[in-house]
Amino acid sequence: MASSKPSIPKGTRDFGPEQMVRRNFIFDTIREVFSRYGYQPIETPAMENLSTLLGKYGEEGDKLLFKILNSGDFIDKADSSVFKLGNSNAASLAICEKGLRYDLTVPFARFVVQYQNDIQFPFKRYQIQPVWRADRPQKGRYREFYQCDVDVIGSNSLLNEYELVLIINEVFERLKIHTVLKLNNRKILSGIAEVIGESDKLIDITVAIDKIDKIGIEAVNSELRERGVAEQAVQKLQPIISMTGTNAEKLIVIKDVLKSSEIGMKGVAELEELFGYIESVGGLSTKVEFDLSLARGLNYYTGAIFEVKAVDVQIGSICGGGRYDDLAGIFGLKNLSGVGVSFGADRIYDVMLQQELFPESLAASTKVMFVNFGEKEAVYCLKALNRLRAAGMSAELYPDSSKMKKQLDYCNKRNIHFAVIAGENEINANQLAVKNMVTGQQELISYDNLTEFIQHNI
RNA sequence: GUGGAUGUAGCUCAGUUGGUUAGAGCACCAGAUUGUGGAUCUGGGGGCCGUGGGUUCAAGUCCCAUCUUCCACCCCA
Repeated sequence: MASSKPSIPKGTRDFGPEQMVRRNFIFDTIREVFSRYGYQPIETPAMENLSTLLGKYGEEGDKLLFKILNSGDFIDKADSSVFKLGNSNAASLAICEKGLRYDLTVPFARFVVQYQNDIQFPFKRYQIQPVWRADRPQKGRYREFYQCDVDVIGSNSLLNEYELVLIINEVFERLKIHTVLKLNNRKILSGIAEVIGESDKLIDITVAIDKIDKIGIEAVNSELRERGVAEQAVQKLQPIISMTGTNAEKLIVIKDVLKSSEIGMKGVAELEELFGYIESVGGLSTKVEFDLSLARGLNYYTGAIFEVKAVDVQIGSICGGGRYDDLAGIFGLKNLSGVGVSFGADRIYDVMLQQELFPESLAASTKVMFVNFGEKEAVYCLKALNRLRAAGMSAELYPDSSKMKKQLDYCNKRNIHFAVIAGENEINANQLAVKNMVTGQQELISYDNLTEFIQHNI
């Protein structure tokens, strides 16, 4: 044994057959809903040029990017002076020009700019692919995980936001996950910062009040002070962040607070319009909540902000997104507004596993297995086997003529419903013995009746 | 990136104040049963005790480092 124990990198996972069936159930469900609303699939490479990725996720985000070492004699080609500065970040840029994608939104923006002349706007696309973050792993936090993004770019209409609400509702309804959809608007947050006289502290304010559920109002206040927000402004913020009531009641309060802020009032109007669609059409099973403390960290959101939490499971958000007015602007295409959300498939999986929400029927794939007695007997089974497959039933023949005990055991382990047994007696009578592995009952039927028999007894 | 816990068979875990050859259950393989599975019984294979160093006559056990996983921050799906 020369080699050490095999392992995979920190924060990554292998997926066995049972897990894959369940993961595919999630992906298929999400894909089907996306497609139903008219979104089209795209894919982009796992790696992007670092210039595409850097600076899009803030300083923290840049640190979490996986960088890919250049090929060849990259040391010779690099400017060696950067290595002596002791700045690993600068050094890494001298020897890396590619990185693994951090999310699907930025590559999408790049895609849109690059193919702008071939794309029909408004462009509705979905994308289901893994992303990588050099984060420290925790429960529900992986270094490689799948995002399922839906975005529409090239339309300012709030009908798009409403459509995303419908999609979120339908996905979680189908997956039977009990969720709350939290809504906010970046313009309202800007308005608040403006009204309390701390416009330049917008990010600090939002980051702090985002934690209110977790650490409480007092801790939020002290964090605000630490971040340099004036005491007077902190006091002004109190009635806003501690407000309660229905969505409509909260909107009335916030409208009054923000009446002197143009941008704030714009945000209120947007949110009112969105809630207007939601309430007048109705029919949602997901609870929708106006939550002022919802302030996603991403720098590029400019309008609506979405976040979905599972009600019964303590895990981070399982879906999130928002509107970004100028994302493509970074890549040189101006005046293109987009809005989208991203479903976190891995966390959805964790929630469904914990709540036992996966359908039983996902377990088995093969329905019928033919026991192998030997070459002659196996050949006798082949035609019946093909007939089953042609009729759309997954069936297989055990490849080796092992002991029947072993073969039937294999059926059990794989949850195969029927075992077909054909030895000398059956061959002579042109029959097949079909054993139901659940009930244990066994029946002799004529060779040509197998497909029909299975169809009727499954 | 900061702080804390963790690691013994494929899995879940025992393992005394440091003291012979490190155990159990489950799983796996074989047999009881040459054409009938799940149950039972019998037997069997499996371990660099995460890795590297140190203390000691003696280390799974104590010390240091490192990695993994988990937890809390930061941030996020």
